[in-house]
Amino acid sequence: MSGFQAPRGMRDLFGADAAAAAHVESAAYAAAEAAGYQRIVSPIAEESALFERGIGGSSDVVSKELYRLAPHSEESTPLSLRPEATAGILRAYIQHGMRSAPQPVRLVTVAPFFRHDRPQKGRYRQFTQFNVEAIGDAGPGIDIEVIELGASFLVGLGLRDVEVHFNSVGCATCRPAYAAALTAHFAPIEGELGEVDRIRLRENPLRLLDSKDPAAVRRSESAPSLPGHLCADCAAHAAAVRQGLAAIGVALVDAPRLVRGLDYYARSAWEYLLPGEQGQQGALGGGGRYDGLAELIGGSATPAIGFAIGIDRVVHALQDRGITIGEVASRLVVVCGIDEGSLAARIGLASTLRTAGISARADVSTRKIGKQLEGAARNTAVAVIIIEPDGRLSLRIMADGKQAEPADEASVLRAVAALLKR
RNA sequence: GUGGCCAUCGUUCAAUGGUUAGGACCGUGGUUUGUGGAGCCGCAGAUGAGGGUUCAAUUCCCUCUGGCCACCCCA
Repeated sequence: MSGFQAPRGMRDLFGADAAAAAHVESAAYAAAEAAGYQRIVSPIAEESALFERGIGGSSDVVSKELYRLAPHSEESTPLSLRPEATAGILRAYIQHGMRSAPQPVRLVTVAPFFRHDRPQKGRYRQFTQFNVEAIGDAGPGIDIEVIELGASFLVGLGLRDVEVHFNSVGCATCRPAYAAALTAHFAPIEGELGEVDRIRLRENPLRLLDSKDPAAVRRSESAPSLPGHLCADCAAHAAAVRQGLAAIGVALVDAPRLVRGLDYYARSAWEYLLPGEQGQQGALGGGGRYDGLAELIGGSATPAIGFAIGIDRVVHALQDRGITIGEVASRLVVVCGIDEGSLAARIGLASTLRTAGISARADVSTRKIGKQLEGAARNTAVAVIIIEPDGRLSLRIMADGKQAEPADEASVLRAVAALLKR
């Protein structure tokens, strides 16, 4: 016994879990590609500085949770495992001059990300995200498209009660005034706040709105409202997004305290939530408009919007609700044989079947035919082909146990094809 | 990162400060040598790791590792 186990917060997926994850991932790609989004596969690691500038060096994600790779030499540029997708994708957009492509550039990726966080169900150190980014359009039409895309993906999987919580966080024009008003509102009770909230008061007052500290919660109730402080442009944008989504049947839940911590976010911010779940379990994903990010990482000003949905959480939600996914009726044919001497022939015939588009595997054991049939049955095979000692083939249909008289390969192949067509 | 609960074959449950830690499922072999998921009979398989207390530790204590929950953060 080696005693090795998977690293903390990182999982082996196999059997039904792997099938479910694969199914959700395919559904994600299918949904986005059907909407004209192109796949992007970007590196699993980027320069650490990209995340430090793009996400914010003081954020938890960067300051505490980043997997920093040990440099190979002193001259090496420090790299980190990506904790999220947006910075890398936007870096690719800038690096490859995608601004000369038709705008917006619509991109999708389903890929693993890494954060050194304390694991919990639905929160892993290696997790898989469905990311959609639309870069180069200031909306509001693209906002409507992206928000709807994520919602209909979740509904399409069977999560019909998913809620879209929506807010506008303003822009560089109107948010500073609101932040100042918030600071003024909370300042009188600074002494009652916890340490975390006091730091927020100074550095990021918007975050006070979703604090769970009782003192902050109480004070939030009388706080000036974010929607009331939007500038005319932001208010018009938010109204257009709301109206557009309403027009196509996507219900929004107004979430005036839904905020984003970082300055480059602007206007639309939303989350996909499952009601009735505690804590982060119900938070399937979130999105936002990050108009200020491209400039931060060295590009020209570029409006952009996107969302991230946690594949792991979607799978958990589906499993918790008993929604079966990724289960496909078996189409497998197993090739067995009476003699040991037929081993190579079994494998060859299985290959021939696969070439003909039929899922097939050989029984490569030297077990007796009874055991081979048992194995095929437990594998939920639809049919078994038995290689007789004389080289002829018997086709046995597992559902009813009917077995045809031995015949030659060509006619058995026809029979199998006909069987599977039904 | 903080706090709490937890850790026995692959899985799910037992038991115990002292001989071989038990069952079920799964796996595997047989069932007198060619027909399937059953039955019967076998076989294999565990006290997460490292320390400590003790004559003796799987059991008590500590640390580590891992899981779950809350906080935090977020997907």
